[in-house]
Amino acid sequence: MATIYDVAKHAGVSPKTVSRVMNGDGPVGDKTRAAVEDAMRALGFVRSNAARMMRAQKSGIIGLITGAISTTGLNHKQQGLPDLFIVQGIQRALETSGMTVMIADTAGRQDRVAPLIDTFLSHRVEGLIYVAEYHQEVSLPQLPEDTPLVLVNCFDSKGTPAILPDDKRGQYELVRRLIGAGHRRIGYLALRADMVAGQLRPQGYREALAQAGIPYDPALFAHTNFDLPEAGPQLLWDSIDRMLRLASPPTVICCGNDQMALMVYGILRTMGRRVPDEIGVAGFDNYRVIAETLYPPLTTVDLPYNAMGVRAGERLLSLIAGEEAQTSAPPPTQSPVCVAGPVLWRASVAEMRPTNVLHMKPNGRKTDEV
Amino acid sequence: MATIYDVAKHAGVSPKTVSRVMNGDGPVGDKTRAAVEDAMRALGFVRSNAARMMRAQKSGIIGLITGAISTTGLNHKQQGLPDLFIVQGIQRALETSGMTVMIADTAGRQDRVAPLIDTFLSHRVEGLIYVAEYHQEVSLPQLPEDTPLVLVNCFDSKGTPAILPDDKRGQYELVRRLIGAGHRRIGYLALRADMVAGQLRPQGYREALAQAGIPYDPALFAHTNFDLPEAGPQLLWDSIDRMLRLASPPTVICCGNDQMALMVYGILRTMGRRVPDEIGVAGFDNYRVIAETLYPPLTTVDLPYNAMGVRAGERLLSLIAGEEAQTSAPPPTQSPVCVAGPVLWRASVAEMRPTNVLHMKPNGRKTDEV
DNA sequence: CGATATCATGACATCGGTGTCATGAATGGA
DNA sequence: TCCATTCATGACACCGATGTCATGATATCG
Repeated sequence: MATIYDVAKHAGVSPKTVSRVMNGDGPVGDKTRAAVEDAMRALGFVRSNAARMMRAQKSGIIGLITGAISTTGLNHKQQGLPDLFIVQGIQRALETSGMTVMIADTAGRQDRVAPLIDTFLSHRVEGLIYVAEYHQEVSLPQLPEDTPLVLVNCFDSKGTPAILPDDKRGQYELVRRLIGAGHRRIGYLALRADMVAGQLRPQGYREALAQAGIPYDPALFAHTNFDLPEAGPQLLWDSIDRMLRLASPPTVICCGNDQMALMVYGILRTMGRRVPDEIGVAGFDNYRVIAETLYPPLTTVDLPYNAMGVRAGERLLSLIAGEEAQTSAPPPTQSPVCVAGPVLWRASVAEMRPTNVLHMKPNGRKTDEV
Repeated sequence: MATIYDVAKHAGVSPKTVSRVMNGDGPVGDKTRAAVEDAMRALGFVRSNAARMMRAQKSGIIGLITGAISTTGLNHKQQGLPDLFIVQGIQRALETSGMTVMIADTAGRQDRVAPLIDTFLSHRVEGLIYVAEYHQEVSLPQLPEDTPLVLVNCFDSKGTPAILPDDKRGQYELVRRLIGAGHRRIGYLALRADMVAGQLRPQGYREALAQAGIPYDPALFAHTNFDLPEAGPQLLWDSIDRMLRLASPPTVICCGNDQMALMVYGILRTMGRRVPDEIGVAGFDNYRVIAETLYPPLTTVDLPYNAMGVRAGERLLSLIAGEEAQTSAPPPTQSPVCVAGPVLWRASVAEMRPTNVLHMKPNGRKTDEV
């Protein structure tokens, strides 16, 4: 591949002049500039970043780590969904900055993380982003002080900057809408209790009930590990069956996520219940391939992965900029950023009355969208 | 960050000796080695790849491009699913080679491709992989001769090495299984005709019918653009309705992909048909979040994205190796590699008779799995 | 018209590893 | 005991771009 020296010779100038043409610093005569540009085109010259970064001591590269580094040793089934959208969001935020992204996947193995970080450091990445598959706590090895790190969809105990989904608020808003649609008996099938989303989303559910003065009924709530290979559907069937046989059964069932809602559709119909006429179903995540394709389309809450990615990219850029400026104190550990998404009211929940049953505060807050 | 000179000074040796310790070339005395290793640890030394690659004229980086570069100008709904698995596969194939992956997404904009490739070239990537979202034809700008390119999930008209899913064979195998299970009236709801998978999969369907001596009935076949926002479900409903009202309706419906099968489940049940007792449903892709979660679980064909990624990585590595060796002729344009996946028989299709109705050749070929 | 500012350009050193070659010490066989 | 290896190590140049400083040529101003 052609070098700046080749270009210089071809154009009959010094390498430094070629450099000036490329970077637009220092003055260059018009004829000289034209000659250099011709030479670059003729030789198909592309500047070497290695040489450049060596001199400049800046790589223009940021490292992206994906994969499971769960603190709990549990091995969850790979869904492998959000990563992609988060990564797209990150790239979107980074593209104007001229940064290039290096990516590496741990393939679920904790022991890969350290060597992987070393590889990134050897490329002198200016920052690192770690993306988890689902909202969880993680623990990463110590990094050199001058390499900022941002966590996405996860957090650690050291107060590392993190971008998280606002599970509680999302569920709160959705349940509020259900109540607004006239529902009073609202079932909740939660994700596993050892998952962060299996805790926070139910909190949002209970807060919404409480705010509307609806008592929390334990019979309408169950953690259900629906994605076990065999037992999953059976457990879910059982949980639903219990609720439906109550004296006062639910008129709508909230699911811990869209995937669970998908299974619930099938189970309800196999039980002979029509959705949404006889019973409503709501999801969480706005996993679009499911939520938009389900028949009828699923009412759910958007989990704004893309926006989280953008936030993470922006955050990292500002950390890098701050570091560069040698600014004394970086903004004091701005606690985890929670990003909420809008409720998407589709067709899986019936409107029971013309609303206004409750005195709902006109809550006009714009939900976080990018 | 510490340099090799810092380490050398700290250990009281020359930089070259430090280099020898790192790379294990040339002999080094035991005491010297220990001193150097201590110094490296003490200083937290990580070698700079920039300097190294400059001298070696090898970057150890390969570039990965994702996103839509459709030759047709159509703008499809982003599913954003396969990419991730393909990318994981690629990384799996590459990790032992010491290559690092740079990634960039075109975000669906054709005009991003060229500058993006330049960025990669400026990092002196040793090879490029382009990953498409779904099986399609693409057209990429010319690359320098010494930078190999592998296409995944897509192909071009220039004979660039490509790794493709074997849509035809996959569908063929699935339909053969349906026939083996006693089905004779097999409906097929195809993807849009302008998609490659909307052509190849139906071909596999028809070949399987032909091989079993079952006549192809046009009334049992329809292209259906099911993912249009509003009209999609209606079109699909209509297509199904026509088939079910035939004098001899299908006993099983093959869907162009799992997502369509998901919608078909809902429509059939809304029509009051039970799956799989009254009618079977089969998918394609083994999009696991859907296929495993549907109730009952979906019988489908695995589209081995992960394996395709691995193949692509291996292929690229061999191309790079070949280039290095200055080998005269690279293996003569080994035509596109088609990777097939196994049929996954779950619970969405009824076995109608104890099989053996046909004289099926014992086709024991192992399907391609990694 | 002479002095100073500006312009256009080049020479040279530098970033951090590593290939090449040289050097002195230790080892071994004749 | 002497010469030929082998061992252990260092000096030096080089990869390609760019920051610094220097130089000669114009341009501008008093």
